[in-house]
Amino acid sequence: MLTSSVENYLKAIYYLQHESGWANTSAIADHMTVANPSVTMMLKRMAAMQPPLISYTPYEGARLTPAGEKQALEVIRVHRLMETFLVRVLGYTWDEVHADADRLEHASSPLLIERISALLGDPVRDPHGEDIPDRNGLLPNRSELPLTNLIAGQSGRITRVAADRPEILRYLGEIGLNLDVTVEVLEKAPFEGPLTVHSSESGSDHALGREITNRIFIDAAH
Amino acid sequence: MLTSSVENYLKAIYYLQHESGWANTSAIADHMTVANPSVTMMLKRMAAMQPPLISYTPYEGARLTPAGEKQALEVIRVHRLMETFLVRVLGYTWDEVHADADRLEHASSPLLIERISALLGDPVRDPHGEDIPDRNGLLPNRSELPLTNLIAGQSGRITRVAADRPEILRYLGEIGLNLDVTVEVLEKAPFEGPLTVHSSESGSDHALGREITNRIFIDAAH
DNA sequence: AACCTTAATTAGGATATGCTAATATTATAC
DNA sequence: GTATAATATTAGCATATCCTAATTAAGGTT
Ligand SMILES: [Mn+2]
Ligand SMILES: [Mn+2]
Ligand SMILES: [Mn+2]
Ligand SMILES: [Mn+2]
Repeated sequence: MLTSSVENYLKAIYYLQHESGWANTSAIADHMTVANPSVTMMLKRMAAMQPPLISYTPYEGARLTPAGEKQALEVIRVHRLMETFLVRVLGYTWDEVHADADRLEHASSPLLIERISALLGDPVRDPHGEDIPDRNGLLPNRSELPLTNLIAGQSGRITRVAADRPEILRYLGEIGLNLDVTVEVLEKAPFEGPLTVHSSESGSDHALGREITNRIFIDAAH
Repeated sequence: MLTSSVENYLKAIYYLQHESGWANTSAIADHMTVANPSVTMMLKRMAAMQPPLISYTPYEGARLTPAGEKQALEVIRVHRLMETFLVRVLGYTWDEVHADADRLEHASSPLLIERISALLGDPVRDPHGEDIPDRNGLLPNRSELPLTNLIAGQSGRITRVAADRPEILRYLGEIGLNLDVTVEVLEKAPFEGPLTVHSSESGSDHALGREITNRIFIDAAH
């Protein structure tokens, strides 16, 4: 069985790889709040495991092997199931779930995972709209685009919020930008300026910087 | 925060201390399936912590300090809440809960604990009839006696089953010896022989060795 | 009192994971 | 194309936890 630490590295590498195709040392170190040499060491170990979880090229970075990707998706599945459980069964808000899910994801047996999934009706999205890999690690394809890409006058349904900082999630919730809410872009300031959006849920308008609108995703099937 | 390992030692020491007043090195080693020198090392560390979790006398053993007992009761509280959750919410049987609870007990935040407890209605007993310490680590007093102590003709309600091996729990469940079931002692063989008992639940009779009847507890308020 | 048995500790190592400081490599900038 | 900045690796160390083998202490026996 993999240690918690290895599982956390797998997740970090998975995310980085899906952003930019590669996971380099400093990006992993950043993501995990760990020093660079710790990452180098761990990458070597993970590449030396039987079977290897990553392929590692010094000075370039790491990529998941099929075995590594399978394990990563399993951890991500458990993480997202746990988040969903915490919100739906224990009444957490979407900004409260991350730290607890990050520990629970390493403490689950196959039985626990199955039972949690069944209890929730085999959910396909977590509280942030992230896809939950199925038992076999499969993810659905979906079409969405960042809120930033809408032009003034366009509207759409929020399908996912990729903001990692809890404060941002709490703020968005407070102003009525939750999953499945329809938003309309009223104004889009030039020079990478803020977007003014209207929430159908709260009925109020808010100006949001692109740091945030880049992380709010809208159903592309307009 | 304490490591999982330290939390497991705390539990082991708590149980041994409540059986015999002391927790000596080999007993702890046995209980934890760990070698003796590992225990000696850990006891030294736990006694050196700030505040100390145990008092440790070389060649004699360990005892929990008040701080250590508080922490131990907290871990036990979480363990038993998790067991209760696994049975009541996820449909585990009482013989399936232990290993999972043993991992989950180390992965819980104060919020998680409160929410789980609230979801279950602040339960006071776990699926084996063990008392769940309350938020402040307080345990109720209760009066019970081992099934072994009943004489032929006497009957009583099962309040607790302290069998640790899952196979025993599964067996007892199968023959209808569950919590709150009323049992009658039909026969008690001499020379530490078996007890023949009748279960009101299954309506059937069974001969049980004293290894087992010593671990089944009966409400003493006959 | 010397002896033996059992239990516990000490010695010496191993593994997993992290850190800082020093060094090497790669990429960028003139 | 060399100098510089940025990244990454190596070296050297630390902590937590476990192990086996060797030694020591405690307690009971003759
Ligand atoms: Mn994690
Ligand atoms: Mn999520
Ligand atoms: Mn445990
Ligand atoms: Mn129990």
